[in-house]
Amino acid sequence: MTSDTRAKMVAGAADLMSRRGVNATSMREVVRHTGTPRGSISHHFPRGKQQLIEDAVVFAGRTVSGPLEHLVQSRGAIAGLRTFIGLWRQTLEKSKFEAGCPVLAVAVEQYVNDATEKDGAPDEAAQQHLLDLADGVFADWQRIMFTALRREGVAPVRARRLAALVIASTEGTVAMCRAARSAQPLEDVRQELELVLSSALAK
Amino acid sequence: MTSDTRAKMVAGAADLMSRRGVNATSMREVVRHTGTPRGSISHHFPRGKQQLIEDAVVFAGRTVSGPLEHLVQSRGAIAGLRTFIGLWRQTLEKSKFEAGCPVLAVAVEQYVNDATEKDGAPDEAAQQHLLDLADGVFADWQRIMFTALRREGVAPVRARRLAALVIASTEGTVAMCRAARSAQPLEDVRQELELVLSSALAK
DNA sequence: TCCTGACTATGACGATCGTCATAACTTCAC
DNA sequence: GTGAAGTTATGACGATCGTCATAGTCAGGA
Repeated sequence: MTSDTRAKMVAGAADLMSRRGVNATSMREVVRHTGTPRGSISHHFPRGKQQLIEDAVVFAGRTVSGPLEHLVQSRGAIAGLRTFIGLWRQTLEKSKFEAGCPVLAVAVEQYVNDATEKDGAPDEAAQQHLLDLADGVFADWQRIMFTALRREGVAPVRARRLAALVIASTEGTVAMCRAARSAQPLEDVRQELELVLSSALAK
Repeated sequence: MTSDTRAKMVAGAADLMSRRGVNATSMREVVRHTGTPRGSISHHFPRGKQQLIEDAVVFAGRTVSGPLEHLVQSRGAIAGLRTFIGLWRQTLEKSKFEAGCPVLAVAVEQYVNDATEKDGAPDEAAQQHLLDLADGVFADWQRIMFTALRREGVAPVRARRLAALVIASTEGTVAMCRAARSAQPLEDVRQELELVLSSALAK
């Protein structure tokens, strides 16, 4: 098998990133947190921390899009919304509102690596690539919602906007729940989004 | 006057936090970025970086709630929504999608300070206080929207949910725009939110 | 058995970080 | 003018960081 160690590092990095953010997640902490050998970092991730973060972002993307796509295809858009919000609610509550969304962390922060950037300027290309990956994850989640809405009769333009609203508001709400240390905002937003979607479907 | 230096530091910290996040914003960079004297840090902020971040969060909160409250009171909830989204759109475009929301950064990250935390455990109380402040800013913005909706006839419970939806989705969309380096998501979400609000007001 | 390749252990390197102590510079009432 | 208080300048301290080089371990095929 392709090394269980590597997978544990990626999952651990995603978890830590969702709690502390990208820059506050050190590779030393990842191996401490996951019980993996520090010496294996440069073996499994030759491009270093940058590569670990990249893998963590797409890992987090797949972790959500898997169940989401499944539920959406078998039970429709509204069930997909409930699944999406329910997944984040679980993450928040199981971690006592410490963990959030690692993809959002990448979208909010700017990754700076002092070691490889001797000169003042941060590595432009590396940051752009991380943003591309985060954008790709968001676009993937949106695509799933979009497809479901289309299949249930919503016009293309409207479906795109609604999918954007669902993903964006959920991500924002996850952060607000973290700040409030309460799942109340998620509940409020879920109710309103269900109203919006069912009224768009009834049209 | 109570030291122009101090104000510049706070504003500069808020700007840097919105671009890089909390942990990637160093005090040395704040003084570099604002042209303020490094030696004045411990004079104006005896509690150090923690205090600077706290001040930056409430500064960012006021910067938005000022215009927002004004527009909402003179022209109503829908105008308030347009103002709120318009402010973020300006921030994003003027910075070429590098700057975002510093309050969101606090809500997404976890502030860790190696200097004052010799032992492994991060300072629990400090982090909680930052979250309280971020939560307070979000609550303040929500309160403004809530009051406007109430005044225009929306039932209390519904008004609370709608206010939460507006703030959360806008914050989430700002992050998504940063990832996409495009204002398109903000435009999509704005349109849908206007539909939701006007239909709630027409009820 | 031995060798080869994949993996792990460990410590050094240069850098930045936040904080602090100390000294110098202003400003202005007295 | 001369203190004193409010500021600013500067460098040191201990810590962590990401990376790298080197050496060690350990499978399984020849």
